[in-house]
Amino acid sequence: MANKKRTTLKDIANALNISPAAVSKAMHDDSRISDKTKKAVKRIAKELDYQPNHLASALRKGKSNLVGVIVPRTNSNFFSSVLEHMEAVLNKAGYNIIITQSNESFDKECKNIDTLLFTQVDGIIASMANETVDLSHYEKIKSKGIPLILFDRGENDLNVDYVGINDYESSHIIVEHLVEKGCKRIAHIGGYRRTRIFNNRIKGYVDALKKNDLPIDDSLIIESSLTLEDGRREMERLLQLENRPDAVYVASDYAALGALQILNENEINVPETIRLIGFGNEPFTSLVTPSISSIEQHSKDIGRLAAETFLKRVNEPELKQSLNKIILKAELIVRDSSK
Amino acid sequence: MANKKRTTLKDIANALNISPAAVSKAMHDDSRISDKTKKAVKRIAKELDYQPNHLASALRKGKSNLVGVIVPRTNSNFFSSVLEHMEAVLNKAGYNIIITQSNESFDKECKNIDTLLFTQVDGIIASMANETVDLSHYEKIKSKGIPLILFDRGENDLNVDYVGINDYESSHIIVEHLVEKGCKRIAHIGGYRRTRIFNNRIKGYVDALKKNDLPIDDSLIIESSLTLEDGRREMERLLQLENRPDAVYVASDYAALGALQILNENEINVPETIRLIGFGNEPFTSLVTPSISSIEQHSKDIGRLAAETFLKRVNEPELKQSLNKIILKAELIVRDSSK
DNA sequence: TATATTTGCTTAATCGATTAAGCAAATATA
DNA sequence: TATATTTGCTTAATCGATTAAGCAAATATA
Repeated sequence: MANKKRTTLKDIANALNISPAAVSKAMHDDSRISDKTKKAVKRIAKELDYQPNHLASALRKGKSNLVGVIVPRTNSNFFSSVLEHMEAVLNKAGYNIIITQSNESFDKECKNIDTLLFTQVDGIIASMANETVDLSHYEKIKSKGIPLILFDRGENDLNVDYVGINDYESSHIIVEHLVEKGCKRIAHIGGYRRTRIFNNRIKGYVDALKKNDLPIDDSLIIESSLTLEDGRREMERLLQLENRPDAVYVASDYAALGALQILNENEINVPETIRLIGFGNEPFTSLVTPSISSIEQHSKDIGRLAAETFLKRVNEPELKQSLNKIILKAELIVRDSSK
Repeated sequence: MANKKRTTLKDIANALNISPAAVSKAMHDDSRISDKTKKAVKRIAKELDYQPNHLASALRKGKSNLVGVIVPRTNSNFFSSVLEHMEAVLNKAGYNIIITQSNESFDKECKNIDTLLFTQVDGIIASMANETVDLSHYEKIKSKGIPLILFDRGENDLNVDYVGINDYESSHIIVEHLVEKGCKRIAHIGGYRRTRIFNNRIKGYVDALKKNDLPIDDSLIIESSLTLEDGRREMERLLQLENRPDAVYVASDYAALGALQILNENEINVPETIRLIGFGNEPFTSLVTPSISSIEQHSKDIGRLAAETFLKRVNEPELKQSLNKIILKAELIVRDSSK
């Protein structure tokens, strides 16, 4: 039933009475092999359904042509889209990707890195888990001399390549938009400051308020894990304030959705009474009622650029020193929740 | 800067003045190696930060301990959850998974299979793309003697292991529920019949109508790709009928959401005027207004069972003949859209 | 005490593909 | 015609880890 025996270079060599070395060269169109032999080799290869043993060639060449990717989760549209475009670029360059999920867990992220190193990947492209603070496992990648590219959630103290959007500026865009609509008390349900991108969003929010001569009210600045549940809980807290906000900027669409549910359940008019803005431009933001304004993170570009940065690193190892940081401009998609 | 040279068994052997073979055995706790040597080897291994070269051992053992997984997309909650639980089971058994996306494209699916075979995976677990009709690329996997397990979207003519829910029965559950609520004209926005699961849903729908003495009206049975856009377009078509349906059963949550948008835009009361039921229990079904009733597909169990089926295949090759088909009972989650 | 068994290693081959080095025949150049 | 170069291969080593076969020393058994 099963065609147990796989065809090897040797089988082709035997069929043609030449050496395996000649077959290998013929398959790679070496100039020192005659056209006649090349044709014969390729014909027999097809006949015997030859498929090169990737393990053997990777072992010999010291290069697996595999790139490991670590994402917190695959089920967000952002990461899924990043992966899709990253893969397209890498496939074209002859690389395949191994996708792993950390599920936002630090332990899982460490295990994923071990797995990828064990699989002899040629590089790792990663976005960090929420939990991650200690970076020694990333140092390990660096110390092995394997290219490491971070995207979206990337701690820059590591001094490695990074691709992401400008979080600080995004907050400015959001605050400016809300101020324009007449908002005076803008709350921020953000992530934890220990994660750089969330810290940047908080700093951007604070600075933008100052720039617009609005007071900073600590009771309006909240740190959380930004799940849907967090959004619900923190929105409820905000509604219990004596002096309610007239706008809420939430640093994740999932949490923004939770906030919206609470606002709807309490029959508070959005955007008339409280305006709401999310972050990430997940598809559902345009599907709920009212639709949620959100920041588009240009996942396509991030995926493409991260892949291209990796390719640059492997193809031009001499530029190993200079750090390559690509910061994209984010875009606010205005929908009903802030109109 | 970069620690270029990796530690090999030979390095450890040289450090201890023993043979690499002894080192290999010591690392695997071979009973013929003394405890003293084992301890020494492990100490030096840690000291030199030894990491086994997976390519070399895989080549020698003829086993990569990698499992390839093909999913149509990762950004649906169903597939993401299947992957998570599949990975957990396989990791525990010493396997790592390589996730690839077909993006619902037949060409991409073929390429993914080539990639996975090229990477010398020990098995492939796949869910088919919508476009897939020709199955010769799957035959190729079988002919190589590599275990193939299909889940959710799996064509059974291939005679391989399969894990999925009972689609035929799901339609019965939905129709019974709607009939109970007093519906008499139930429309079905389904997938294409060429895909077995969608064909089964259509057959189940038709048979359930018959069972409840309801007439079969061809204008109420629609085939589509089941995207959100398809849902919008087909719902609009249904509204233009002289004799409108009083319920719509949509074979995907995304299309169901599109249908709901059209119903909301036309200010048609859901569930009072038209009841709506989706399929897949995506998180957003509980988030929209009104929340959408849907079928839970038990993604956790599907992921776990697919992984366990693979493990059975590699561990007990003698049962290669008998086909293992696991069909889970689906569950209807009733929400506002059909109450 | 003489033989059998066990222990603890070593030697050498292997998994396939690749590549540096080299060699004979064919062709080009002086 | 004699030498230099090119063409088209072969030979042998290599990438690391693993394993069958084997051997000497240590231990057990008769």
